[in-house]
Parts: sequence; C-alpha cells; structure tokens
Amino acid sequence: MKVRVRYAPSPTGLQHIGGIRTALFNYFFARSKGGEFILRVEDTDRERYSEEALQDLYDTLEWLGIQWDEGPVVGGPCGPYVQSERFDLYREYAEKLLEEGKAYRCFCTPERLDALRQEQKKEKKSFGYDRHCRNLSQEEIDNKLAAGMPYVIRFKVPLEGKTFFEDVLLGKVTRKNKDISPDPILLKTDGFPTYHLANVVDDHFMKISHILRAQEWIPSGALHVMLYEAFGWEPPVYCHLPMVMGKDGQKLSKRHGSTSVVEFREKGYLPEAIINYVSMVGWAYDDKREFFTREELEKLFSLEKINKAPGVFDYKKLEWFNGQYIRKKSMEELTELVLPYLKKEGIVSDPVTEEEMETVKNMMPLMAERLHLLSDITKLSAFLFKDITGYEAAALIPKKMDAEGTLRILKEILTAIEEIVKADEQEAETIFRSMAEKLEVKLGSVLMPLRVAVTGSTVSPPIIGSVKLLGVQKTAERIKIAIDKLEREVLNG
RNA sequence: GUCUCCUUCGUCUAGUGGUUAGGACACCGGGUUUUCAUCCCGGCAACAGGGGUCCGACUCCCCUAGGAGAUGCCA
Repeated sequence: MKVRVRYAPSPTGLQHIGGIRTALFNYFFARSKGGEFILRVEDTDRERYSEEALQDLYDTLEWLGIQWDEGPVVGGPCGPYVQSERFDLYREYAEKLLEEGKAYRCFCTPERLDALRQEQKKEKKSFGYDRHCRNLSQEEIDNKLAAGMPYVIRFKVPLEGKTFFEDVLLGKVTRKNKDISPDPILLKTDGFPTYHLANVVDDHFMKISHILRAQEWIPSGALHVMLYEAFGWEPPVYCHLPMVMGKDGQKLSKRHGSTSVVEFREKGYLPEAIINYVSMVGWAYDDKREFFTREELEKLFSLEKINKAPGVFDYKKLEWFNGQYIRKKSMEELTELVLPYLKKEGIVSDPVTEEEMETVKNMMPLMAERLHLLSDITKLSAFLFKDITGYEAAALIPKKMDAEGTLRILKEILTAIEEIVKADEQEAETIFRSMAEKLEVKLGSVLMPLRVAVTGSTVSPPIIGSVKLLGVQKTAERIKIAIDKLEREVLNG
C-alpha cells in the first residue's frame, strides 16, 4: 500500500510545538516509506480563521525545511487542498447521509443547547445532545423548513452495539456506541462541515493511507469509523501520537512558556535543534543515539518506536540541543545567523558598516561557545560596539585586594596597552603573566580589573581577545575611566 | 459525572522473562581555564501499589491508585 499521510492544521493560531511534532512525524513517516506527505488547510471555522495564521503555517514549515508533496501552493491530483474551496463536496455528502436516513436535520438553537449543557452540568448527568430532533415527523420538518428555520445536519449514531478501530500503537480501541458523542454535527448552519465530516470525506478522496494525529482524537476515532462505514468507504490505518505536555503534566500551553515555533525562532533557536528535540519527545531510535538531522530522520523514523505515554516538553533540554547545534556551525554561518539580532537591538547599524562587519567576524570565535540562543549575542558583544554603561567601582577590585592595589594594576596595564594590543594572543598573555609576577598577584587578579574596565562586567568573553578587538584607543580610554572611578572612590574614603 | 488512553530516575528515554536496570538533560561535586561558557571526570536518582502466572518478573494477566484527554455549530 502506498503511504499517503497528511498534516491538516486549522489556521486559527500560530503553529505550536505539539502541532509541528505531528507534522514532523507524518513527514518523516512518509519519507521513510517513500510515500507522500500532504498538507491540507482545515479552514472550516470561519469565526476563528486568520490570514496571519495561514502565513505562519507556510513560513514555519519552510523554516523547518519540510516540503509537502501535495497541498496548497504546490497543488496536486486531489486538490483543492483548502477545505473552504471544497465547500460543495461536504454538503453533497452530508445530504447523501440525510437521504439514506443516516443523518437528520436539527433545528435546535444554540441557546437551547447551551441551556441543556448547563442543566446537565448542574445535575452531573452525562453530557451531550439530547437527540431532540432525531425523530421529528416529516410534517414538522417540512414546516420548519418552510418557515426558513436554520438547521444543522447531525449524524445518527446507532444506539446499540459497539465500534472499534485498530491503532498501530494502541491496538484495538473499542467504544460502546451509546458512549459515543450523541449525534455530532456534520454540517453547520453556515453550510461548512465540522471536523468530523470534513476529515473523513477529504481523507477518503485524498487517498490517505495512515492517520497520524494526537491522542486527543482517540475519543472520536470510533465516530470516524462509523462515518466511513456509513459512506461505504475503507477507513485508513490509525496511529494516535502521544501528547506533548507542560511541566505540570497538562497539555502544553502558553502557561508553560513559549509554545509557538515563531517565538522559538525569534529567540534564536535553530531549526535543526527544534526538529531534533521535538522528534525525541515520544520517539527514540535506541539507547545511545539522540542526535539526528532532518535527513537522517527521513530515513530512520519508524512508527514502532513511538512511545505511548505522553511526554513533558523540557525547555532546558531544547536549549542544550540548541547550544550543541550552534557549536556545530562554522564561524561564517554563525556570523550570518547572528547579524539580524545585532541589527535589531541596534548593536550594529542596519545595514552594517564594513568596520562593524569586520568586528563581528572576528569576535565570533570568542562568542560561539558562550551562546545557547542566537539572541545571547547582543548582551555578550555589546561592549565592543557601544559605550559601556555604569558599573560600580567596587567591581573593579579583585577578591582579596584593595583599591590601591587595583589602581597599580590598571596603571601598569595602561602603560603597556599598546604593546599588548599589537602582540598576538600568546605574547599578550606572557606580558600579563610577567606583570602579575612583578606585582606579586595572580594572573586572574590582573585580568579582572581590566575585564571590568573594558566590558563593564565581571563576566565576559576572554579578555585578551576582547581587548584586541576593541583596539588600543578605546581600551585605553576605558582603563582611564576605571582609574578615575577608583581614585574618586579612594578619595571619598 | 461518563467514556477512552497512559504509568521505568525530577524530565526525555533504552529495555520485550534471568541486566550491577543503560544513556541524555537538569542538579550536585571535581578537573582544565583568564571570569563566564565550552570541554572532561565523578555523584545523586526510577521500574506507582497489590494480587496472580512462572523455577524466575520492569517485562505476561487482573485489580487499585494516580495522571491525561474527550465529552462544542473548535480543530
């Protein structure tokens, strides 16, 4: 059987981690089997539809490097792939069920349904539609129709018996028909189908072989099977994916932190890291390997290795993966990746000047292993481009030292600064070492005041390299400022 | 409330009747180092509970407990 799978999001919000994980699994499964990956836009909810969300879907998939074989934009033999463009099809099939007595018109108002739900909640009775319109007489129906009353079409769920489906991961999942949602709506008042109708009709005509979707769909699995049976179609193979949870074990949501892929993208996560990490939530290759490129997953992915239990999304581990992938980048690649962040924060001009570009290129080796996110670059490198903001004079003084000693160190460095900047890394360090020996302090005690004077912080990239990047003049200026600060401190007691 | 699914370290997981229950993140120590970071070494830490089946159960079966999801004119 030819593998044909689909990712069918609704453009009502930004693509989030859970959704994209489903997309990835579908995509990898298709690729690993030499099958087709189809994208379908389920835009039947006209209330929540958003153009921005649709664009975000395309942007996100492109950013991740996931290409669909059939779908919007690229087209295909089973199109259109946007449900709103298949409008008539759903009505046709809903009416077919109507004619065959497998569905019925329901004239209940939203108000009535709402009241019903309230009451059920209050009395703690089981929830659901009370099948009020299931047995209207033909006369009643004709009257309401003639009066122009709006209606929906509901599926007539059998009252007796049971329905099951076979799930690749879960095995046989059975439900008693009486436990299935009582007569779900197939076609809404506005003529658009609900998910239940649309997905069954489309999956059938798009010849979908396997449905990989989140486990939140398990309860409607049996209903969908009934619909396939009602139409006389063969249902596809089901595979319900474990859900992605937040730290508290609830379905992952904004409460837990960033959930949309764009957010991660903006913060400076790499697509490689997202793909790799997200794929490891609910899937593992073996006990020793956890680094996979998209291309490798396209070959190695398999349904059998998917876990059944839900998985907690670990932001820390994603960040660690990101750091790993950042360190795999060449300095040239990293420079390009980091540039937008520097521009956005106004660290460099936009467009970058040649001089700035030169500094950015040269600073990358110092920065690379300190980045977890690409956006970390701004705080790390600002001192190279901007005047440093105020720091406490006390910060200049290394541990176990006093202001006088520190002053001596800074003055000593100032006299040698030109020599230091001109020397190469090794020579410069030798100069500092002999300086430390002469002043009878540790190397670190010499470098710390310099570090603070130059970067404004006790935490910085390697200071010798930083000083060389900054140049004699600026370094000297900042040392002088530091000396000033300290002297004032000493004078004021 | 009802139905369905799930249950190995804090987290992601390996494990398919006989293992000192392995790895990774996080955390805690230590080392390298120019602060931080990187890197290296070490440590902590789990089979939810109770019954069976079996010579032998993390692995198979049942029950309990806990968690999650569904119960929409949202998907």
